[in-house]
Amino acid sequence: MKKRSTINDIAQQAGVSKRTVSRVINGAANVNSDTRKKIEHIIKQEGFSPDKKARGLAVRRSYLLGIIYDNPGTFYIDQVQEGVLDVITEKGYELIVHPCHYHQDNFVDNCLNFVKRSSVDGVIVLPPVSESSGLAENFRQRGINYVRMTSVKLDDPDKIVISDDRTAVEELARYLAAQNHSDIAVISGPGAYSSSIERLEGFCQTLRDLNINIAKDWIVEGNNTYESGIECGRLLLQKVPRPATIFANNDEMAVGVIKAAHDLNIAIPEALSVVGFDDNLMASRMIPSLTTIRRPVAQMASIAAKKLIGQIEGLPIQNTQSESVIPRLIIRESTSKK
Amino acid sequence: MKKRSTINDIAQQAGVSKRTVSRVINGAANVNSDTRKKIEHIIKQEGFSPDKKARGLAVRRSYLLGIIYDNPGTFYIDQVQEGVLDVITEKGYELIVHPCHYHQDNFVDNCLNFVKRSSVDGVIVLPPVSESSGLAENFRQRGINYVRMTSVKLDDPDKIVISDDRTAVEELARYLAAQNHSDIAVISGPGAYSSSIERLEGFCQTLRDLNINIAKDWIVEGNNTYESGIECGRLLLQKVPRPATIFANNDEMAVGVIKAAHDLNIAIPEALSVVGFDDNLMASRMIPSLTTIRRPVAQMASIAAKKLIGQIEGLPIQNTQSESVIPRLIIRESTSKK
DNA sequence: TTGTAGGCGTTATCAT
DNA sequence: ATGATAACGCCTACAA
Repeated sequence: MKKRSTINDIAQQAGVSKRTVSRVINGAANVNSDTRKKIEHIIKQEGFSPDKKARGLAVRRSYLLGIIYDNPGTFYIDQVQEGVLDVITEKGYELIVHPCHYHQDNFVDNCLNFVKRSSVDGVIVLPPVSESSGLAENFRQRGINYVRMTSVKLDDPDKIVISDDRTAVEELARYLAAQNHSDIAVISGPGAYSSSIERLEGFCQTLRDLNINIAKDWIVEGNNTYESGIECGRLLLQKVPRPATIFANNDEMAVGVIKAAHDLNIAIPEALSVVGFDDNLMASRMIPSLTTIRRPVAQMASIAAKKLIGQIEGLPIQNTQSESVIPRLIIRESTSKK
Repeated sequence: MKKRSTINDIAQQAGVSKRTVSRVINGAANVNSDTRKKIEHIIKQEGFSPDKKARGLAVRRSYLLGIIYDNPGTFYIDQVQEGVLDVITEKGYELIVHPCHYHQDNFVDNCLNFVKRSSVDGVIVLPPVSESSGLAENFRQRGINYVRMTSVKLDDPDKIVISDDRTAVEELARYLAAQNHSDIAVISGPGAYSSSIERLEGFCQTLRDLNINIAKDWIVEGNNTYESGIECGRLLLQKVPRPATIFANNDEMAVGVIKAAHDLNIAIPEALSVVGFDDNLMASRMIPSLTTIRRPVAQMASIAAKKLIGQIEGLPIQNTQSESVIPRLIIRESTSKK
């Protein structure tokens, strides 16, 4: 492996001190434009780029960012990665992944340990891990930079990226009402998640406003897994009378509902409409394909990355990005139409 | 953020030189066992761990590993990550991800650039990117450590982890024959991929040996996407006579075939059996659920990680791990039984 | 068994 | 506008 050239090589070739080269690299103002050009030329010619370890050592930074997420539940992790990488690569950062298990009791320590070990400059926390106020509190106390992706404003504006799930489900509720859906049931997510609450309340409230009421026992709580979707679906569909429409808190469960309906010989969408949330990779490929709501995950990730770098580099907090992102309703075959 | 303690702090507290602390950290032999214990105690007490940047700077290593993969097609990326992390974390390495676009013409440069930028100590290359001999050749020339995950032995044993797809599809062929399947068609993957070739040839050859022949025009080539599966499926199913069983090169396409059959009102598995490859997240959730072949991806990833670290640290090449891994047939509802 | 001195590639301090 | 010189935290000759 041909030895990489260093700042010293560049300095020598340019006949200047390395301090001057450093100035050029970092875009300092006080450099003669001729020497600057000369140095820039040599840098390009040599294909030189500053060593991150050395630079990091000097400025006490690693130029590494982490994403923390719970592995099994995560369908959209590569979209997130892409969104983050888009932003950070050009700023000289690299991305380290940390899958973890949200429901293990040592999970906070596990994450803290990760941050220490890897010496990342900051982390982006994805849902549902982002719901953990314990983790966030620990980060805050230790002065660890972080940004959370969630559904409600449960932290400082510069530490959070919000998808406005409530507005999204309101749109869904209005759509269903307009299509004459009435016997509607809901499979909610874990009650501890704010996203579950947002989606459930936003949905029910809007329907109420439209004079459609949901019976208490037509609202059941699942845990966002496929299996749980099957179980809750079966439960709802065996009631007499039974719902004609089921809104599940995520696609995983919605697919479970489809399975349950199939087992009970209930035709979709003729006898039952099903709606999910996420637009994961299965949604469009199921038969029937799934009506659902898509969060612009990559976009959220990009925003999160920008905010995080802002924190790290101590930039003035820009409120430009602070509006929340609104998920979009995607109508497919699993819902009947007027 | 409380200042992290350094090797100097430890040395001072222990009343020794930092050279001695360094010896303890790196497990050198020549240290008085009393001083060692003392130092180890202080290290633990302080929660000290050596700074990777500084160490890396001294040893010319970053303690970062990369995985290179093609984003859209990758369903199993988190399994890979888990397998890799299991191995590397305890050895002090961290994982950086690099999604790329295999079919962009600058992709080799893109990857080389990634390696340079991030200064990873080595990379693991996932299929189908791992098929690129151009990329591997470039790595080799530049002395960049790498390990490829593929289906055939197309590189040095220490640079490759093989899943024996051929053996797996042989098992499939024998199973289908035993279940009296006969009118069998194949949707192969891109002809340029060795995995496609292995699966196609292994499958057809075994069937031939069992006196089941596949007509030339019942073998079509897809590109491993869902859309391509629909297209090829439709093509095959509109032939007269039409196949009663279709083996697709991956689950994505198999799901496409199911869609095509559904559109043509062909019942699965009564009138058509479908088999995929991968056991991706959809396979078990489709209706009907998909008979398929599962590569032990996490296990392969672990092996790859071990080999990579072996290269980096110049360990003697261990042949213990060199046997290939055999994917397993998983029988579900999409295939009819005797 | 232990310590001293110097270097890894970069940025920061303080002169000039 | 530029340059010596000293960090940054660790490791490795070489000595003692």
